[in-house]
Amino acid sequence: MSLIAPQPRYLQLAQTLISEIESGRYPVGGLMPTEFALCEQFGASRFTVREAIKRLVDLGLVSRQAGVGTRVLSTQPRTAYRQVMQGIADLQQYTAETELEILDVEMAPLDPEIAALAQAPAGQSWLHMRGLRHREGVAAAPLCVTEIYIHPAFRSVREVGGRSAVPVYLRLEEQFGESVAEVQQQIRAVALTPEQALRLGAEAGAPALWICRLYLNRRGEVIEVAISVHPAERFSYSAVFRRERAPARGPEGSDEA
Amino acid sequence: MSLIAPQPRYLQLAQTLISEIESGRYPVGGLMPTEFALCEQFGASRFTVREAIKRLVDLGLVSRQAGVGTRVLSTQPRTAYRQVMQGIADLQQYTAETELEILDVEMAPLDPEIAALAQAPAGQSWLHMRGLRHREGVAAAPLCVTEIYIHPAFRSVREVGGRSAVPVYLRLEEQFGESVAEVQQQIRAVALTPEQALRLGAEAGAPALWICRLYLNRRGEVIEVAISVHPAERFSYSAVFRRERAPARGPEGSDEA
DNA sequence: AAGTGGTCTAGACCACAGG
DNA sequence: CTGTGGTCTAGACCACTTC
Repeated sequence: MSLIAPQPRYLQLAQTLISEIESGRYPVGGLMPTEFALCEQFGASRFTVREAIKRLVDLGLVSRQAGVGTRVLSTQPRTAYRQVMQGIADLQQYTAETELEILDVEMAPLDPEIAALAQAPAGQSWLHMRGLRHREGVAAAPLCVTEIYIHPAFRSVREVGGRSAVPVYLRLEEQFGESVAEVQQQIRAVALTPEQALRLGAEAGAPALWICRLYLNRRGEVIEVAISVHPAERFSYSAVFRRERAPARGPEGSDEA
Repeated sequence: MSLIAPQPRYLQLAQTLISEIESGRYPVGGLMPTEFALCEQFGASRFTVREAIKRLVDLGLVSRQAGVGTRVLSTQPRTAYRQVMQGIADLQQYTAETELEILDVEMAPLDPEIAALAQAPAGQSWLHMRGLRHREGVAAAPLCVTEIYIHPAFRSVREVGGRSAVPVYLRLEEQFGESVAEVQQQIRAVALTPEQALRLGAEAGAPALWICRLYLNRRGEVIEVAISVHPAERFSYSAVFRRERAPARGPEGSDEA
């Protein structure tokens, strides 16, 4: 038919449906035509129609339910920007090249402030660890001070003394089979307390990044709280977000080079 | 067959293949059996086999290429955590409830520091805007000071004076059709300069969050640089990351409530 | 009972990569 | 040229929702 764009029919069909949704032809909250109806309208097989609708689902334009139909969720494809990230490790941004030196470990009642963060009853005893993070073996000034609180259910976690490059949440996954389903991260600016300044070899009152991560299990319970305080000049937090398109199926972008 | 888990065959098949990849039966970098071979092995149709392999692709375990085959990429499914985010707006985390008050706009040569950030020649003239961000109409102390630099190609951008709740990058998309393909964000801790402290009604030297966002177009060129400085107690940056599983097809999590 | 989407079969033709 | 994965058809049965 055309020399320029011999796109698969299901993509053409998807584009048509997207346009019609944007134009308001199918009101938000209402039902799209059934698969059978679309097969007739477009003279295509059910397979082709379903492949097309799959694209609409990926774009967040519609939702489907057996026995009901295809419901329009939005008139605009959600512009999904996606953080470029391989895993939790990218949150730390340096796990591989740094080590956590644990200074002390003890069971201790939670401060009210930490209890609030952990959504736990104040005064409940959690495993509390204090440490310093260093660049791989280097004896220079540490990158940050770290406080880690671990839910009492996992207080028997092993191998947490000394220096290690393995993050604590991974230990929990290994030893208890408790997998992390969600991480909540908060970043603030704070001034270094005299105690922190002493440990870091920095100046009290100097600006620092305060990073708190809550690790939640599948049931939404906090199993670990980790708080790091980085002097301003020793760390900055970076993230990259890319626009997410419908996953390129055809031979397009090569992910090789 | 079984009362407990009548999973679709393509899911069972996918699970089998995942196990075999993890066990090392198909070495990383090598080719999986062809679709036809799998159809014979499992006594399933090509459709079922392809649905199963689709899951492997989603998990990042294999890549496929017509004319070549299905290549094993990794022995472990990449644990993808995904930031919960609707769009760029979530980066600002408050666009809807706040307004940017522009104090002045001028063309000016870039500082060397900004030029480095923008990956632009030092001294090149960009459109430079200074402003304060307020809570919706409230006259209280501003949330932050903001400096925005816009690539000279878009210096004719309109309606940037006064107060507005519309982010500048959206103006660029509307007026020039230049869509933002990537956002790079960096967060640091800084001490407020006397000038910033004056504008913010805060104390000089107090800790603050320094947030810099680079907006890039499709070609990877920086089209806007936005730097915000938030006094510590007026803002914190939050993000949530969820473990990404193979997209639930069946009637599982309801996204309604 | 009727209709929906979810799963599955058994074919087919194509563009592309490789020998 | 053969074989790969990508696309597509015309059927089918099922679980589920709705009436």
